[in-house]
Amino acid sequence: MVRPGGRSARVQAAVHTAVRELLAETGRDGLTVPMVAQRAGVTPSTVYRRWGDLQELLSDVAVERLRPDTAPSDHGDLRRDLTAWAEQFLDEMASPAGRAYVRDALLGDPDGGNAGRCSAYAAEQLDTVLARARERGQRPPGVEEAMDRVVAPLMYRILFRPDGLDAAYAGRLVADLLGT
Amino acid sequence: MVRPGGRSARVQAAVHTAVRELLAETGRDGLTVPMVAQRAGVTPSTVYRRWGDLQELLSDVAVERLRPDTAPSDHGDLRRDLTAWAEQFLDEMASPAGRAYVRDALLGDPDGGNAGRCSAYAAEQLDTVLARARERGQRPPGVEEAMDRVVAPLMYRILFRPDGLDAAYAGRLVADLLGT
DNA sequence: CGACTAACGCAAACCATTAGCTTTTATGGC
DNA sequence: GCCATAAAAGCTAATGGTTTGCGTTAGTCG
Repeated sequence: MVRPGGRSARVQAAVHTAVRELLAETGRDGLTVPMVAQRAGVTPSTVYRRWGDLQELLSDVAVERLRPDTAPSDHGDLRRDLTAWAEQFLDEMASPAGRAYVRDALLGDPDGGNAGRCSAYAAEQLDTVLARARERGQRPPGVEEAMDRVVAPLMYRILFRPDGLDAAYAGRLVADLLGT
Repeated sequence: MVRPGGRSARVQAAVHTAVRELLAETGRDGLTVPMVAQRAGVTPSTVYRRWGDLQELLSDVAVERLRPDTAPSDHGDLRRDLTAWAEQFLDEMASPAGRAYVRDALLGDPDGGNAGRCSAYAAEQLDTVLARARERGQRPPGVEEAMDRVVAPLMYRILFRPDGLDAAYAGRLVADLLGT
């Protein structure tokens, strides 16, 4: 039986905000579970029992942080919509903080559930943009194709080759996807 | 000053083989630095001082493991070369063991050096295949394009969406890259 | 051959982690 | 509205991974 309400929810919220505050204040080096627990007004054993590990806790917080809080902006045109979204995506993910969040999300994720969630967020955003284009009577590419040709290259470079990433590159990916 | 020869090299080799043996025997769960140190005939403090962390040590070993030990096979045709290479890449990386290595390589990698090395391995392999095609008088795509359209989608799915990955998908990526 | 110093061994101290048990408090039935 | 139940948190002690300081070994260079 699961207990989503009451004390459990309060503890979860307190721990999450404690992690975010400590990440912002002192950074990630030297961050420990007892530290988080004290800030959250909770005993360390509680954190260990619910999350099992500092990495899993960080992964949870990271996924929450990587969830887009707003629908992609509408510029009235598929290419502009996609370009704007890709540039914003790159901005958020390629910053040092963003890369740390992405890595954390991948890291403490035994079953791959959090990683899948991150991917689903991006797919959802893309789907919104593409559906918009279809409503305008256009024939945009499918979500899978957009994931392969825009999101995947961006994420690959963010993780493996963080040099030479800029808005122009994101724009080229979109242009290549849509055809010249 | 760095001291690549003599005792240091012996210690490095002993620790690396100890890690590989223990990974093969008991798996990764419950693997600890003292365990590795004992197997390697070394004190734990030595490992901590040189690698700083179990994750960084695992990252080092993983990168060494992910380095291709042979040039891509030559089938006399660009499309067949690329397809075969992509399928082999997927085979190695998408297996549970392969995914674990990739994650380890990304994980304990503060400066991104190990991740960059992994990417360079793939680029090198691709470059060999593409150069071969040029020597045959063909006009193959550039390495960057091949990375974006084959390696990146494969790796993205390996990390974020491990379902529905098979040789056919790798073949489609190559076909899309080369044009129908 | 001898001085220098990076790297290792050793051992003690520290602290994150785990485990067993008790207490609190959502939750559902009467 | 009240009680029974059990999930989740608090508490404490014990384990063992991690850090640290210091003495020793052994590459490296003059």
